[in-house]
Amino acid sequence: MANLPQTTNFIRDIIIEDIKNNKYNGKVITRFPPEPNGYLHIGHAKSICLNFGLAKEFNGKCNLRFDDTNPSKEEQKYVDAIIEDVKWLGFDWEDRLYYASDYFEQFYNWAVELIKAGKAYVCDLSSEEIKEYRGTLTEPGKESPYRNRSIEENLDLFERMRKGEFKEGSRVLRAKIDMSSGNLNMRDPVMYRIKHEPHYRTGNKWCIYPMYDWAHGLSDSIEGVTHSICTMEYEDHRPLYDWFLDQLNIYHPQQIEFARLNLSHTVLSKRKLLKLVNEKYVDGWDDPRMPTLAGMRRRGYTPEAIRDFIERIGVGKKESLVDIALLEYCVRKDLNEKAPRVMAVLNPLKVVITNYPDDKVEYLQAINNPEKPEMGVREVPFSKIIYIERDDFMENPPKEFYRLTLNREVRLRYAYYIKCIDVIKDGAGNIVEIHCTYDPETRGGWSPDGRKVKSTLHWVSASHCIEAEVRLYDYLFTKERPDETEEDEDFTNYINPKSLEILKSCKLEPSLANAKPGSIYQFERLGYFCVDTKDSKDGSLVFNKTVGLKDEWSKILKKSNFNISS
RNA sequence: UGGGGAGUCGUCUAACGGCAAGACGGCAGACUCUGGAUCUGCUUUUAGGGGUUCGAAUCCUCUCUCCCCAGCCA
Repeated sequence: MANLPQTTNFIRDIIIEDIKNNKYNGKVITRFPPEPNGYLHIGHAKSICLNFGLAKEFNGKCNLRFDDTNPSKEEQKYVDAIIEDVKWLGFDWEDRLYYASDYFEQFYNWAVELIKAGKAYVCDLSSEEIKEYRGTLTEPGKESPYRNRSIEENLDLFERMRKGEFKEGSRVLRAKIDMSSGNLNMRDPVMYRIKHEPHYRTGNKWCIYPMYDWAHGLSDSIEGVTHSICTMEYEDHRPLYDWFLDQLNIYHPQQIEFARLNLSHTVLSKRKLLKLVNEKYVDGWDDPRMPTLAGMRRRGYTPEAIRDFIERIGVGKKESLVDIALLEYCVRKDLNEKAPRVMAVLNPLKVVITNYPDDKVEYLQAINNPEKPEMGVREVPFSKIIYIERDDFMENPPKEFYRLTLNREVRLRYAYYIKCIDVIKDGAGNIVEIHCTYDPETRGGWSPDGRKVKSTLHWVSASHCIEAEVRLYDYLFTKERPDETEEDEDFTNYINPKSLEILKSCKLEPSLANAKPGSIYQFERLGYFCVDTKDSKDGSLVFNKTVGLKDEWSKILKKSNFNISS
């Protein structure tokens, strides 16, 4: 895959140093800890590749752990989707599938321990009051009036919280740390809240649920994680992560933070992605325009391409915006090697080859993948009436256009040289078909007299081709940074109205009749397209455009501001 | 204005006191039965000031800019 000299990163350097110093007995154990409250996206892929990749590299293990401490947001369907996506990306946690919810009893016992040590207390302040008492960024907080309850009372109250004697929101368990800390996370953070709500795994067994800060480090500790890798926004939480582990005096992993991925022209926050789904800006989490792994998979992106991309963007602590062009480069690079080539005409223009015999059909040999001769050849039918791409003919072309125009000769790929002799229009002046002659001497696309043509067009035989729907995708957002919104503006303002274009009756070469859902092809001269796994059926195929080929001509068009409408 | 973090080509990442490098993008060109692929070349960088040093992106210092934190979310 990536033939680059592998470039290191600061986390790898830390691990190498730790192994050298025999910290953790030279072991490396990491974990990928998603909350099952949504679908995984390309940003998660960075974390997955990092955690699983580092573990593999250093002969360690990486666990998959669901951080399921909040029953109001979590669902089994997300667990299932996440499992599928991590597998698809190519990683294996073997038998180490864990759930924070499996540790609830242990967390509870540790909380009791902290209460007994006078390090935690039950607080009766309302959430609004807790907020008030917390102080501000610049002013210290005030201590809760319940802060100095006796250990006995705390123990009793906490037990009764668990038993369900109290209303939701009436009490919480808090760590007794420092209400004047400059770090807000240390101002007596909440460890447990009451939620009379069933949990998708523990059902009604619990009505108190641990907060992230309390649960996360403990889970890491239980699992023997050595390097707990998370994103930068948790940097402020590290002192608390350390504090809990230190108070309990249990095995203490180290938390390391890296910068999360930002991608141009896309949003990568669960909240925003959820909004796109809920408000129907897209057609579900697996809409091919979504940056979710499910969406990208449906779009035709390969795990190899995504992993290569993640490898190339590197890992650091500075916030950055990666150009989506790099992702597209990785996809093209991978698909160029893998995808069989076929001919498909998306916007058909009828061509009559006037000097070709009416009923003749020839089968011409076409190469499946010039990058990989071992992928063999196939035969493509040719006849008197064919379709070419409308864009491949221009009546009054600019000089840079070297496709078909009146009186010019071009090559039909793998077939013949043809020359345009007539343009047929309807009453409104629209071109309805063109007439060409072919040179029988050029069969296969070679001219015996060695004359050259400037271009080669793809085509399909009208009487043999099959029809299909093709969906073209563009960036979901027109703005490079849709997250960067002006005041009273929403990121949805930047949604690209042309992010989806549906072409209903595209003409495909007949070899595609049996194309399997999920299979990916290169439509020659156009791009990579995959058979949609959801809407495609036998006999009515639907293709998704994965990514276009590099397109010099469109650049020329853009530069010169030509009107594309011939 | 409290606490935490970050500043290297347009973008991403490397260089760990010793020639600022690679990739993507962009621009040119070569080649080509995909205006694809491939190949070649060019493009352009240490936020700023001061200091230490034979030598600083790297160490010290001051300044500037950007990001994160006031959920009983993770």
